[in-house]
Amino acid sequence: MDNESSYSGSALLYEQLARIGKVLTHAKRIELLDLLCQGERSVDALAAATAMKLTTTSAHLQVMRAARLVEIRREGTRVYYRAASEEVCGLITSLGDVAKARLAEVEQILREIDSDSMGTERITRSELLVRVRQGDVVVLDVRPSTEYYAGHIPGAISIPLEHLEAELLAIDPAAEVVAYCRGPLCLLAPQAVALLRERGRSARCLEDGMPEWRQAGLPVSLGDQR
Amino acid sequence: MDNESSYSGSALLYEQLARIGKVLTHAKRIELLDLLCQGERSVDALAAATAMKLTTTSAHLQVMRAARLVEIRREGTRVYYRAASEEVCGLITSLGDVAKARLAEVEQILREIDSDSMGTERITRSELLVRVRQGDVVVLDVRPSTEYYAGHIPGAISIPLEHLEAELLAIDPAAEVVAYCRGPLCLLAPQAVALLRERGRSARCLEDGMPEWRQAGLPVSLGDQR
DNA sequence: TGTGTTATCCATAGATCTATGGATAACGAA
DNA sequence: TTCGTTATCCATAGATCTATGGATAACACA
Repeated sequence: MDNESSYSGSALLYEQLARIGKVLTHAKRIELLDLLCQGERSVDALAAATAMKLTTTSAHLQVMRAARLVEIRREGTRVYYRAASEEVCGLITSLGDVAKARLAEVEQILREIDSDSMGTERITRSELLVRVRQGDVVVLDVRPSTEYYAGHIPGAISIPLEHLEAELLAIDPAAEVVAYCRGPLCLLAPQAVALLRERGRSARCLEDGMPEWRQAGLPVSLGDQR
Repeated sequence: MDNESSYSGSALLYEQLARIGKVLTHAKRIELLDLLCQGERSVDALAAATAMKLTTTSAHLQVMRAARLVEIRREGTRVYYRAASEEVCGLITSLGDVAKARLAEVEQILREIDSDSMGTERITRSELLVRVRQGDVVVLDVRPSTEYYAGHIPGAISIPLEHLEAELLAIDPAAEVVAYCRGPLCLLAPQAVALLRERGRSARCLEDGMPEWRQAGLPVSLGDQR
């Protein structure tokens, strides 16, 4: 059949791709990567965040490191892991895209929890930029504050979802709120929007989340500077 | 540690993503997917192209179908497989991007075979569009002809790499040749360019290949129509 | 109703992962 | 030096994949 053989040397190439694919075999590893796309974390913190034993977490991280998907930084007795590149986060995004397009179950799962914030479109990144310039929106980062510090949308305020109810008064009741979180598979922002609407606020989710914002080449603020 | 628990329901989500990841565990499966992103093929043809036994190939295809990454079309006693969506091809592309960014070995492998066509940048898709309008380039599809029929760049001529030497005279010696193939990991176009240059022709590769062209939303011609 | 094609189904030996407890290593602080 | 901390290393039982031969199913065509 035509020429397939001259494609030969590529067996090696596909082998390399598979090496990366093997990392994505395991739900917890994907979760770790997703988390690491939000900023660096210690092994300890990752274990807590994913509800795994320390040794197991460490083992998974070793695998990811061997495949060069993550890198580390040592600080005293601590080791901080981070995603090795933008492309890695892009890969997770792609994976999510396929899942959303192909697995009815995903749609289903997302819809179930997302139902309260449904009925309104998410706001696009470019529209948000315009609205921010006009100054008539409050941009709300509802991720854990460590993730906010590791990088957030310029001008956004940080109120982790769990504190949102208590700090509701800090948000101008007249302004529309645009909430964002980790990405299209993360439910923090939709939950925040649901809560806000219950309290009579006008609120919407941003399309996608922080990694996608970064990948779009838009500006990112660090630390507690707005 | 801050709020991680409210992220709960997502365990299910990551499970779904992992389901897709499991397909990418195996070099041959990635090769199959890559092939299917060029157009549909029968089990038989896929087995031949990837040098696997029919039963093994079929088994792999079942796995990919279960994960909804590929779909089938029956025709008599034949079954034709195809990629289930654009996103699937995008996922393979992402995987390649990560590999290129992170695995030195990949760079190495690519460089080894690519060396002859190095030293010249690849031409971008937008530049090619301009040049085609000007009419001073020959666009050359060097993939197997079945893949050309399944979709090619408008105006491109089809000369599978293996026939290139014999049909060299069919190409205007005055024009610059832009060759393309399956994508950045495919070596057909670089090899074609190397051959052309050896014969004193002016030739370059297109950036990426057919799937990326399609993903960029550019027009695609079918069958033998130019 | 036979026969040849093209695929899938099935069972299974072998090869590969995964989670985990316990030991070890590298530090920082007393 | 001696403890706590934070991680990695190691060995291993259990759980999961993978490749393949042989049987079976669905068709096309005499």
